[in-house]
Amino acid sequence: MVAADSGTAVRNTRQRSAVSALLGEVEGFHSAQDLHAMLRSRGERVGLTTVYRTLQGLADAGEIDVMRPPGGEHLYRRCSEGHHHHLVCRACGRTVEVEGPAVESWADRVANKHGFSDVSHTLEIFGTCPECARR
Amino acid sequence: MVAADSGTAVRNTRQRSAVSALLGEVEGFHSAQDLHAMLRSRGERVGLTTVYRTLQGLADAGEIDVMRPPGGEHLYRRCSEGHHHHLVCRACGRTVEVEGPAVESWADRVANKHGFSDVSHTLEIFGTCPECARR
DNA sequence: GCGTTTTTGACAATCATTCTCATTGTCGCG
DNA sequence: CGCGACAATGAGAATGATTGTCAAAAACGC
Repeated sequence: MVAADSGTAVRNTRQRSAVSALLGEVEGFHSAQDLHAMLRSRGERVGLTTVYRTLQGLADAGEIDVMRPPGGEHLYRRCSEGHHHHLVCRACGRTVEVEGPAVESWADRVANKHGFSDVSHTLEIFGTCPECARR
Repeated sequence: MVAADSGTAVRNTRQRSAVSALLGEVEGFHSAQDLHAMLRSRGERVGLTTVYRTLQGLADAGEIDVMRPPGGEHLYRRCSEGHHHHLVCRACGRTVEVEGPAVESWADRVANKHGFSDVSHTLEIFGTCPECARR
């Protein structure tokens, strides 16, 4: 687990490229099954298992973001350069991206104060959007 | 959903009391199955289904916190008066509770700016604790 | 007490994710 | 250029937490 990946050669395969490319084209978050369906509908022949594995690998490598909404499915998205969070409507699912530089540094500061290294964090804000609140 | 619960009488049962009492005694987060096992080992006769239902009800009522770690199991804890977040070690799972008043107000402010109401949020910080980093 | 209504709980069902393992595709090296 | 080692693939089974089902039991109002 902590082993420095000396010989861990990551091979370049058609499937891996397909997943990676797809993530580069789509907007927002999508579930693994979602992405798998998209690949199939565009003619790519990729197994669901492989999609899961590839996404896991990309997530471990820090190349994509993972969000775990209460709904149950994990959602993946290409990691944008700017780290930001989400404001999600509880009723309609509408998502607004928000940034909080202060939060970033606060999280790092707190983690370091406790001696933690290699820090990351997840932050989701839930609420009812204006449209849904009106009803 | 908005219906005034005119006749919705919540009944007081042995099982509900048991779960509630247990949550009042234990420290930290525990999974539903965990809590169920504790109840059984102390002689309480409660079904797993009922534990799940009760926890859901308590969570809906805002009386307990729910955390969804990457591991998969939902963890429940009696809601403390002060809202705070968690710093979790990726390797050993050690958890440190942290507070961030600034984050709370920032989240509310951002949500309100977008017209969202009834706001809540979740924030988890992940990292490697000093012990695990040493190895 | 009595009837009504909620609650319970054993078990089946669901469903995303992970595991298994034989097969296939890559890539380094001679 | 061809070989061999070994990672990667993928179909299906397995896992495992959570939710649904529904008949029987328990609570509560009167």
